[in-house]
Amino acid sequence: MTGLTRTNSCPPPMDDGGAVREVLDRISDKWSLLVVGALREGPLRFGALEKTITGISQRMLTLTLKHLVEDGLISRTAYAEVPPRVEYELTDLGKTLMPLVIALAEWALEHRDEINANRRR
Amino acid sequence: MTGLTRTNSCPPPMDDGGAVREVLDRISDKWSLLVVGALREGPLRFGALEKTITGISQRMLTLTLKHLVEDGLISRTAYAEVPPRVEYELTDLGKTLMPLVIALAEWALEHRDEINANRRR
DNA sequence: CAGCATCCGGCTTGATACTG
DNA sequence: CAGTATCAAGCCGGATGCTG
Repeated sequence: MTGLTRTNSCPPPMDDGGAVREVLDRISDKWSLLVVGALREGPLRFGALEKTITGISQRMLTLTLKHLVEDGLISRTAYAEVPPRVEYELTDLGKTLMPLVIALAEWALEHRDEINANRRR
Repeated sequence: MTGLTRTNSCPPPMDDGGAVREVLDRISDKWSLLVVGALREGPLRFGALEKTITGISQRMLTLTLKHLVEDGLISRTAYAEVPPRVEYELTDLGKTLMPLVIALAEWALEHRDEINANRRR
């Protein structure tokens, strides 16, 4: 916890048990990255997210959204209209994560055949 | 599940329920990325990994290692010695993932204060 | 040292019902 | 439409103990 075993060298990319873990735990759950990725092109409504992220339950979407809003990665805007409308959008902080999500997605696409082939054995 | 509810719009870089999900599910579990990151500087023994990745249980390390080997991200080499020695090492495929892990770690370090501040409210 | 077997608590999920 | 509340079920991960 006090963590950050001072690795003397120049800023090491990744110290095992410290700050990285702290944040990584938060974004590497099953849905967070998917939600962030879904918002890459702009704000989306609750229902739209539900349709975009195939397989997520209403409950998990609600919870994940809440966590991401708490972390400040996305913002929630409720419009006081007759059919209630709520939009979720990436914050500036959230946007800084986008390149990584994209990169991850591209990596996934690029190597999934290889991975699947490996798994098949 | 039948999934892929034809989103009328044009094919986005990251299709929600498809290949990305498939791979993302595999690497976005609690430990995989940590294990990959731990191997960034070269092969490590089981025990070394256990010490490096603070907090991981033996069971989860075993399982995670097994999965990563199956996926072909790391290789396992057992030396037939008196005290058994087993080393794990990134494969070429695994190495392609490293830059992303590094980037993720750097992002985490860079933004964790902000995230923690947000959460505090 | 490496890693498998077992028990168990918590999170994830799906379904359902209800509110603003 | 956009959630919240609740319950039952399943899977995952954690701790402990045992084996090759």
